[in-house]
Amino acid sequence: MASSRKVSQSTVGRLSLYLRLLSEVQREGRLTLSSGELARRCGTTAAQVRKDLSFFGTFGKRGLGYAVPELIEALRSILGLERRWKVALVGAGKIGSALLGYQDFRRQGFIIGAVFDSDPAKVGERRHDVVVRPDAELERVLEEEGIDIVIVAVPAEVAQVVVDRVVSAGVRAILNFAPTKLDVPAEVTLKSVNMAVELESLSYALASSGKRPRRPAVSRG
Amino acid sequence: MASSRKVSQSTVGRLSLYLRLLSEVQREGRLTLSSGELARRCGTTAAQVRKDLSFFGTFGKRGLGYAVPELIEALRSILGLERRWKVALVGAGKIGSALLGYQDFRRQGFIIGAVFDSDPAKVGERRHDVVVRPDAELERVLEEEGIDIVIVAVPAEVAQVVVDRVVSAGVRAILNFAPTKLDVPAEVTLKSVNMAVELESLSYALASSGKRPRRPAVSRG
DNA sequence: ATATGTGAAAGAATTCACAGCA
DNA sequence: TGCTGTGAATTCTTTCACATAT
Repeated sequence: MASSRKVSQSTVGRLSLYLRLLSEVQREGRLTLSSGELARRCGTTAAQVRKDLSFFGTFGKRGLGYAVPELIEALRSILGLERRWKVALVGAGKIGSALLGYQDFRRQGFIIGAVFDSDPAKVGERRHDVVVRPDAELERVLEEEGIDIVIVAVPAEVAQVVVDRVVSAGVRAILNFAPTKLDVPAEVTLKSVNMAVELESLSYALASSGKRPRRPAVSRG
Repeated sequence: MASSRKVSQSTVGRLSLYLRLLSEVQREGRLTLSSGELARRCGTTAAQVRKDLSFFGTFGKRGLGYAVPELIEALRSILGLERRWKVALVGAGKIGSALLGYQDFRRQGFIIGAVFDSDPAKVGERRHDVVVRPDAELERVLEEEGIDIVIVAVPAEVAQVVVDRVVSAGVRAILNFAPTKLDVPAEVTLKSVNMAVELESLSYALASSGKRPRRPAVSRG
């Protein structure tokens, strides 16, 4: 049993999905759930669910399935969601600001501790109850506020500079929305969301399948 | 040589990265590039670059590397970026609207053809030169405008209904930002961006590594 | 000399299949 | 019986290493 390290990103990502689904199931009042049904409702397989969980311990009851509240508690603990994380946003443009409004954000214990922008016109404005601070205060405020996670939503050209400064301030987790490759030291975890890559995958799928870009509309007659 | 199908999502995603990087290199005036340097600048390996490209043909010159403009052309063709794709947005909330402002969007040939929202207050407003239309017109307009790709940015609770309607209108590529699992028929390609999953991966990384959430600030003395 | 293209090898991730427990 | 937990088998992805071309 239990975790001897080396858990893949895919596994961790799926744990998030399981947690979200279990929360729904709990709201529906269900008390137990089998790996099979959890899998079906997450778009994976029963074996995958059991294997993912097995990296962290043994949570189910043979013949019965998983106790929903217990498994939720276990997943929250594994994912580090029992404590609160302080998050800062760098880049208070449209995308950055919209991200802060994202619903599940606070719900899971991510607290917005600071927002930064290099545009003097934005400094002093509010974003979700937090005053936008100038760029120059970045390192100092990250340290003073004890920020754990930084969301980078600045233009690609300046993203590496921002990341270097964030890392130098001791932050060890970064979520990047700038469409560019970034270097961080090994002890820092970087996740990137690249919308252009996603769109281009769709373009590839359309272009390489069919040849006909759209399914023709059903004729009404 | 050449593509006998079964190219992984990872490979396709990396082709996008290669293309972006090659465009930069081209702006710098370079005419050739080796797999090694392309790899270094994309955070992968030379063998990976060559293997990825080998699924689609043979583009390099032995002893020399790749001709930058030719490889750009080849990648644009593979990814289906030589034609324009008509994109619609469903859900003109903050995130949806912010996404439309995304820079690289138009640049690579994705044209916003329609925007929909279920809120009557938003209907008639403009989003990036396109008038927001009511929900009820969804299927009709998707077909009339010949929309190829739909971006779904609605609350999780209604995402499946929206997707079903979009699919019934003949759309075969969907980019989903709602944090929920969606079912689509096999001939439809669905990509999901789930910010909660990304954040929770970071939470996991912080919680499972160190134990100390932050690297302590360097003392100044 | 240099760097590609590609089979073969190694390494990961997923699925199978079944023993074991409620 | 029903469903978990897990080694073994399979499949998928990445890396190696080298013959081949410029």
